[in-house]
Amino acid sequence: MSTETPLLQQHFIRQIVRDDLAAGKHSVIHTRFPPEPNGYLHLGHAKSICLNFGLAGEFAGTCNLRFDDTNPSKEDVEYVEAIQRDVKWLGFEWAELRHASDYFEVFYQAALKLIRGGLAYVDDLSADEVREYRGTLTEPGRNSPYRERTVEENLDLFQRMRAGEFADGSKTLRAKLDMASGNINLRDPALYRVRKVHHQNTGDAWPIYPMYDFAHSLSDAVEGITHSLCTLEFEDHRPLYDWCVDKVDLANDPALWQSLVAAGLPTTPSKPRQIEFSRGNINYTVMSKRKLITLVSENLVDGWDDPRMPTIAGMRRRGFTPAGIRLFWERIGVSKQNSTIDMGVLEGCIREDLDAKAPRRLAVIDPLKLTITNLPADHAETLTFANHPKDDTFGSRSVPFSPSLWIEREDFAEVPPKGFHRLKPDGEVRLRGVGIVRCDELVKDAAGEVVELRCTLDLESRTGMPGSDRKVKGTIHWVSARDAVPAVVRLYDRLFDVNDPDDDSDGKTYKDHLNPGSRRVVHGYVEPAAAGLEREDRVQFERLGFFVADMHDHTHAAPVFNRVVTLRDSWAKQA
RNA sequence: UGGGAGAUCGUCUAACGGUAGGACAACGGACUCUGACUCCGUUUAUCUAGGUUCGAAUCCUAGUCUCCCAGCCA
Repeated sequence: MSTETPLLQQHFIRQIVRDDLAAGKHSVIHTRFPPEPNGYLHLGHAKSICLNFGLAGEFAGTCNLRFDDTNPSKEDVEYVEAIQRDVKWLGFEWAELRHASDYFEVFYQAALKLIRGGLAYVDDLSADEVREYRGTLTEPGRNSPYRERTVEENLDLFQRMRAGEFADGSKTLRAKLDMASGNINLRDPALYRVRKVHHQNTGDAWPIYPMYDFAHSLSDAVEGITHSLCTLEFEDHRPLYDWCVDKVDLANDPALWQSLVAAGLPTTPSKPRQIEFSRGNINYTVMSKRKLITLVSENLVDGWDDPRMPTIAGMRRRGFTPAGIRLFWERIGVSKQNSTIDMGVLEGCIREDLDAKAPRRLAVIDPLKLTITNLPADHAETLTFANHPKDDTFGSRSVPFSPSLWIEREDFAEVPPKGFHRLKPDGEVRLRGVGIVRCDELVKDAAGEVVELRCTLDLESRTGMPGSDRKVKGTIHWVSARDAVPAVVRLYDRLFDVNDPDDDSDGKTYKDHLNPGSRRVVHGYVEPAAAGLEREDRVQFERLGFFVADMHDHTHAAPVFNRVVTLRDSWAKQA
């Protein structure tokens, strides 16, 4: 199956890695996945996870999981736990689990080195003043009046920042670059800020915290990362990334990371190369952390793992498979072009994986009674069904059969449309694994609605009999009313009713475009073998779609299923 | 009007001066005790205008459009 060995896209990052290895630039590659623990992981993160861990695995390198926890005011342990769970679930193992905060002492020493080299200075400007001095996109900035402080003064001030002598926001450490640069990131970017906040990993040990550019680049170098993969918006930061790595030069200055050696952390600093790729946007959903958090906190969805959410946790509860998600990102590829991927591609990958891996079961989600009149009412039989139509290793199961059945309401039409292959008055259809029935009689209620079909079963056409090869146009599924187990079935659809919920140019926001029909809960019946499934087991309910036993709510006595995705339906399409 | 990046079938993506290819979707057909799966076939693309060249998606020139950057966020 292509699910096992997806066709590998020869994308540009894979080529760079291959070339670097071939040229002997590296003997092994090291990558990392560096999430900030301030939210749950989503499908977009999965792209980065698949890329970083995937490349490392493919080329026999290693990949670290690193929490980019340099801003304690936004981060939370709930997230660090969820992130680890999600990465593992996706099928990846990190070589080492690190935190940027593990390197705080290294960063501090590195900052002192920059100060000594006249490459950084302590600035007293307020945030507002810094903004003013920075200039605009089209006008250069101006030098801070504190820019020419002496090395001694800067050293003293920065050490006192570290000692906690100054209030939040009163001072920053800035790189001394070029206030006139066309690249605004190079207009003396902040390296450290004062923030007397408790940190989830380091407690109250630090009153100052490093900024992203400084911490991220040095973290990569400390960990010996060879290829630092990130998204397009960091392209402008690359000169700063390289500046930090080069000026600090960890590889030639072991004293800077002595603290790590002492702590027993293996350290071989590298000169990492940052490579940017485009994010993968998906239509009919939102992927920004802010919007996802809002959906959760305002109870617009049922938590982070709501099956409609594009979070890893949500997709897991929905019943999506790790292999399907990995296949999806491999199929999409990696480039630098902005793009929006059709949700249908993801669904197709999930179907492809599940078609091969999900055993089949019978279930009816919109029940209509069908009675077989030419069998005794107390007739009871046990039929044997294959669990998979083309893979014998799935084995078989027993399915109870009786003359009193539930069939799908949409498999009967009193006035059939053209091309209808299912049951109609005086028409014939095959009951899956049973034989051919003819609809003799309709029973209607007072409102005129059909409530029961009375049919005769052609005994010659029973499955296994020579007459079973008689051709009828349609085959429908059923469950024995006497034996079936009532089940709650949740039918999910896209969370938003517009292609691009992020587009608010019409004055409406994503919240105005929530799809009211995105979750329907129905009560149906499943065969006993489906009720007996374990939580998170996935099956195909024949002719309906793929379903998963809900990881929280499902029990054998009261089964609860989530619809993962429907089957492709070329009939529904034309109808 | 500063700096950075990107424009190729409907969508995603390949090409590295030499036949614009693949995947997905769509459409048509075969098969079918799942209108699924599978199989076969078909349609559709180089942002524009010039130039270099025997030959240009690729190189050059000039435009056009899109995205990112003015956090003490990442």
